[in-house]
Amino acid sequence: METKFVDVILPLPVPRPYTYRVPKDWNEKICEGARVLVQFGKKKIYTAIIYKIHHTPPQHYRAKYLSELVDEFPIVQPNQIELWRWIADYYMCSLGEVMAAALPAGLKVSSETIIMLNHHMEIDFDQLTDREYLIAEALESNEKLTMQEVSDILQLKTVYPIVQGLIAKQIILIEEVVKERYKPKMNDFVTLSPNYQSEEQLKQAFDELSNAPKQMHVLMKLLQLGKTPPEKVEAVKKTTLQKEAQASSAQVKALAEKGIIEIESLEVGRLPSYQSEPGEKQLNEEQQAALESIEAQFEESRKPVLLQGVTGSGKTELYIKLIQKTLDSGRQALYLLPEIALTTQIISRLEKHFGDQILVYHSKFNAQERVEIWQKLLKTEQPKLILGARSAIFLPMNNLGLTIVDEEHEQSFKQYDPAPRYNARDTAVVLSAMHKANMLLGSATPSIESRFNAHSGKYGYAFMGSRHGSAQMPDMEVVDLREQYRKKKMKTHFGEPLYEAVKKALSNKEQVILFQNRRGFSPFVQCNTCGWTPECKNCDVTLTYHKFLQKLKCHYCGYNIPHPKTCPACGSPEVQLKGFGTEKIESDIEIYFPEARIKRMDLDSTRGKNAHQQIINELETGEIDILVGTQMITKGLDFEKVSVVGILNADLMLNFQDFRAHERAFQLMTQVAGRAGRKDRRGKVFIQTFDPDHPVIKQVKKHNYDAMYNVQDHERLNFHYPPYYRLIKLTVVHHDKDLVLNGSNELAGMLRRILGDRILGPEYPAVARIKNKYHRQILIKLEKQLHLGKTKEQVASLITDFNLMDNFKSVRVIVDVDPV
DNA sequence: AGCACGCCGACT
DNA sequence: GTCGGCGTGCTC
Repeated sequence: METKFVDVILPLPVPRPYTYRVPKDWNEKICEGARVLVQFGKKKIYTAIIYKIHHTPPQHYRAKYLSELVDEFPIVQPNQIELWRWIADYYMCSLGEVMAAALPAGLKVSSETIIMLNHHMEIDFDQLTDREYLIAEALESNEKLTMQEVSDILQLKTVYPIVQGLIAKQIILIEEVVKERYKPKMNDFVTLSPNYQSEEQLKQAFDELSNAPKQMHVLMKLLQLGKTPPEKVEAVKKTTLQKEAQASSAQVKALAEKGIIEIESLEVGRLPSYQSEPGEKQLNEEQQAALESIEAQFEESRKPVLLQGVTGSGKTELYIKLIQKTLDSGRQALYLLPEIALTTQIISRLEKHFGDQILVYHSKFNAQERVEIWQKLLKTEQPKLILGARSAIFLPMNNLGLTIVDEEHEQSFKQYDPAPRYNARDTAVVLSAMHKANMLLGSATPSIESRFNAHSGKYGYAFMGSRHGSAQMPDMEVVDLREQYRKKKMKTHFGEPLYEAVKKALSNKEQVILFQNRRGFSPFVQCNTCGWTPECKNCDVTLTYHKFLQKLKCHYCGYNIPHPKTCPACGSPEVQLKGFGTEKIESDIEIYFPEARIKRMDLDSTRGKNAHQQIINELETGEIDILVGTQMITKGLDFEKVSVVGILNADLMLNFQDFRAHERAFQLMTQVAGRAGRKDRRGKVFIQTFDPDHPVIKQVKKHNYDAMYNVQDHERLNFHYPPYYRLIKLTVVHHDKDLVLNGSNELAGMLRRILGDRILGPEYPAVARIKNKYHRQILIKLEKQLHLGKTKEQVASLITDFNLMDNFKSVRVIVDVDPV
């Protein structure tokens, strides 16, 4: 029999698959897409995916043998590998990086080096050096230590020589252990033993138990809980039985020893189950028309369709109809949302319709739960609705019939760090095409790119312009902050109109949402005498003040110092808090509205597992009067009682030096405004700005998306930006400033030689130093007609050449295709 | 990514 | 002088 070889994908940033030799015994069992364990390097063991099986022995080296077969069937399907391949090519990264992102952690175990005491040796502590002694001592109390722990104990980076010394002295043993793999969750279940199934036998059992009333009670509970006695009693969870019968484990065990019942350990799922509540919602005329139009467009071509529906127009109900039809036709549906929009509000709405057909997948699930979702999808033929964030595109799908990307304009569909720097929305378009599935993109404020695609005919299009029921679009009022300041009407962050409206809303027992874009306006500290401001020692940013921690902290690296009492530069005691973030606003509001119950929603206040959800619940049940938040509040929140929304400072969003700044500002403000008012009550939105004549402010005020789009469309065309041009952003990174400067200049020069004035920069980004590493960016603008694949190959080989140059070997170049 | 090899500065 | 830091190359 011919020897088999396999090319495997390793979950590492290595450029290509590696070849291993298949032990003969496994020739029949091996299959593409299955996991294997392989030794890679001197000792490390990794989970790899079999990419190709072949018979070609490598020419220049001896292939290692595979170490272990993990699966005998593909755990990654051919269609998934095909998608991985596309992502690697398009986003210019390796298959290994895609694998690392795609597979849940529980499916890709790797080994770890641990050391332990050699118990066959008496330790002669006198023989040991200080460091060796420290390790030996640590091993007396801990059975095992990882290399990282050894490094921590010794406060030393290079620990390997010391460990080697201890091995030589035969004091310790070293072992490479594979970290624990996914374990199914097991529960004990109780059933009636086969010998006691008939009525007669049961009667006998009860007789036997006449002296053991508690056990008899347990048996009766079992029959009762197991529903259909005596012919067939279903298994009952042991802990449930004990609780119901108020019995101890020993009493149940006694019954088992008598042979009346049997206890067995069964695998149970960790995934939550969902209950459906049947009931059809009738679509209104506009929704019905949009639905029919979308379906007709699906029918006609395989093009993705963009659904633009204003906030409150009822996109979700339309999605539900489409999903239902997909499931009815026996196919799966994938519903992608930004992470923060995946609240129970949306989940429970879908749950009502689809019950346990839903599978939810997002970052709050732990490794074990994610493995279960993956495996469930691998096994199941049943139609399913998969609801998830960005990474749900990687789940195994057999029979995808419909993909919905909701809030398609959200930037968070793009992953920036680490690679693969993929956009889940765009990848979903490709995924759907591979599956010949229908594709719907939904948003109240579509991205310029998607709206452009709809205009140009690449995408289909449907529109819903009115809010649900009798609800009206919110009433928008622009508050001129210049005037408010001039007339001395400002109450910290509130101009008079907003202040009065909040007061009125509170007296009417209505809720208020206040929006403050944190970026660029976080609280910081400044000396009133000399102007000194504390900066991060690792990054080029000022430190921001955290009231809760009473500290100044860096948002990039976490570096923090206590709040200085005096200025270290001039000694002045007048070190003051400047600017305001959501935290500061929250405490300021308390002064004006002492009665109001105020909550804050931002990255800091939602760190815990359920913190975000809890705030939403409190808002829902009316336990919060005023919610202050960052962009987070724009998503997944629909509340009846919110009557006033305040955008505290709109200018912050408009002043970014980014070609998308105006698009984003429009989207953000429109989305926040959409939180105001529902049903019969018209909401009121206040936009506070120093620049009330700004075109974007006017567009938001008039709910005029088209005006915004037309202006942007012109600008993008004139200044060579997407959707007319494609962008690739290169970031040159190194801790030596000069090397970054010279390297980026050199690289830009090399690129110019082949791409001419399509190259922009290099330039320092807004934050030029992060974690002590300097950054410089080069932007490549490619016209649509240019062959993208070829150009990317050219760019990639140029970067390879660049990294081969003696000066620039250690300079890292990050490639970001379609940056956002 | 993780690890080994090898060069070079700051300590015994 | 050596120890330990860190840059560099390689892993089938």
